[in-house]
Amino acid sequence: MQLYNTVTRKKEEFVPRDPGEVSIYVCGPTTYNYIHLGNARPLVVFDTIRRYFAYRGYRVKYIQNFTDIDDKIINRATEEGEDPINLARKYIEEFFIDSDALNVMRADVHPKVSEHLPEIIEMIENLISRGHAYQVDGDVYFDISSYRDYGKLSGRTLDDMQAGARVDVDQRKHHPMDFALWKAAKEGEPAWESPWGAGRPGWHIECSAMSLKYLGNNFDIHGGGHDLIFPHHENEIAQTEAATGQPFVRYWMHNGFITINQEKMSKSLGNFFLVREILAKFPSETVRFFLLSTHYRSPLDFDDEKLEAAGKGLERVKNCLRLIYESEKNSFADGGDTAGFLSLLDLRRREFETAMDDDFNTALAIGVLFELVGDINSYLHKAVPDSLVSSTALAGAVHLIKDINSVLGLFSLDEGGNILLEKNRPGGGELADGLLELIVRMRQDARSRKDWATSDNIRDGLKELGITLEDTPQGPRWKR
RNA sequence: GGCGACAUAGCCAAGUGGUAAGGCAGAGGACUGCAAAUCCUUUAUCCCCGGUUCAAAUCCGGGUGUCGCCUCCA
Repeated sequence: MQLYNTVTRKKEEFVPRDPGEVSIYVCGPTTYNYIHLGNARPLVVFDTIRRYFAYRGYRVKYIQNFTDIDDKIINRATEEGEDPINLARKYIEEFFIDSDALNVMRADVHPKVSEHLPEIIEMIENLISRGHAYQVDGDVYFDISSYRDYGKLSGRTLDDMQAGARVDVDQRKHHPMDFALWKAAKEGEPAWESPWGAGRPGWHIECSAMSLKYLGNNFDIHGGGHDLIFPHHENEIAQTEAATGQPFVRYWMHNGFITINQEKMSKSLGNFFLVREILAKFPSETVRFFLLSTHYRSPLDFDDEKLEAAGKGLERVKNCLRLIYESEKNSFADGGDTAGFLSLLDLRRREFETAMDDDFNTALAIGVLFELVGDINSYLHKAVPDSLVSSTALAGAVHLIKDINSVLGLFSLDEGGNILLEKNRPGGGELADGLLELIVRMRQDARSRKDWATSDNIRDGLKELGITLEDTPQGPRWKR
């Protein structure tokens, strides 16, 4: 497997720290609001990466943190007159509602900053004792000049950064780019006791402390959004390698940004979309499909038309599955060109793996999925009328689609492990289904009388209720 | 000002040296009572200029444009 490493700016062969195992840490959200589309991309992207490692037979250890102590949370809590930790807890619950909807698997551990103060404080003490950090009043800063490789991730030098400094420099710092490891508490803020007085951790130290705790030194993959490269991940590297004297992470991966109507998503532009707002308008599998239809490192522009187009594309995949399920009833142990079809399935599987092996090229992988759909459809197109559908062929097709789905995570499965096609669609239930069957039968009567007015009327009426009726040589079929 | 990314058909999007995957939309045909679904066929020389090469969307130089980071941000 090849993956693009932000540090080297090249694709590299993936070699895990421990054979057969992958350790992944992905920066999670600051929980002061419902998650937005920009949060959803890394969620879905790294979930897919994790799933592919599992598909490849790796044991995966996946950690995603919550930043539940932060200025933004404190500000928000102050506005709402609520306790910051409670506010954060609430949005952590909301986070899971959205991420579950997007079919994102839970991490093995979701560590919170508020529950890792001892680890954080210990790490800061370690940095101070090694001469990499210094205390000023109640604050502790990392001494950037003490770490020679500073800038290796983002590809900048200290000189570059000083030249471009746009922030007022705190005169107490040794170097303008020194960053806070510990912040002295201000009046009314949540605070924890520390050797430097009451305060709270700086933003970057949490990820270092928590990733080391759960994954150890030199773990495999650290991921996050492109914007975290600098300063967040740069600082993580500096403080961690300064503290441990060992390499921190083997591969750094960063997903590209989402834009809305070609503009950066931002509150001031009023184009800030929450995941649940989008899920109110589009099925979650469409959203996930859309997020994976572009390579994870490329920018991705969002608008309603693009999501609608994605939804129509996905419908093609679902139709194919419907055709398979429908044909299973009339399949035979063998028939037609089963061998030829099975070798085609093998080819598609190899293509899928090749695509994913190449830096998780989900866009290409989805292309392969569509090729597969075309293969299956055209097989059925020929085999169904001649009653030559092979159950072996169908089983192989379903197996492959399920395997691909286990990686892309587009469709949920029911209790029996079958792909759910009607998820999120209202109007199920025994009574409704029974009525529908009745109506369809009555329409068939009308059709046999060539009463086209009645039959078309029924079809149009059902369409308005969100039920599509299709007449086939094998009889009518309906779908929600 | 510093650092970096990208520019492929109407739209979305793969493709890093050998004459452009796939999806949406469109066109023609098959099937259908009509549709739908499905099948078959069809729609691009890859921002511009110059260079390297037998050969470039793919490498190099220049230009234009778009975007991101440098401050909280996925």
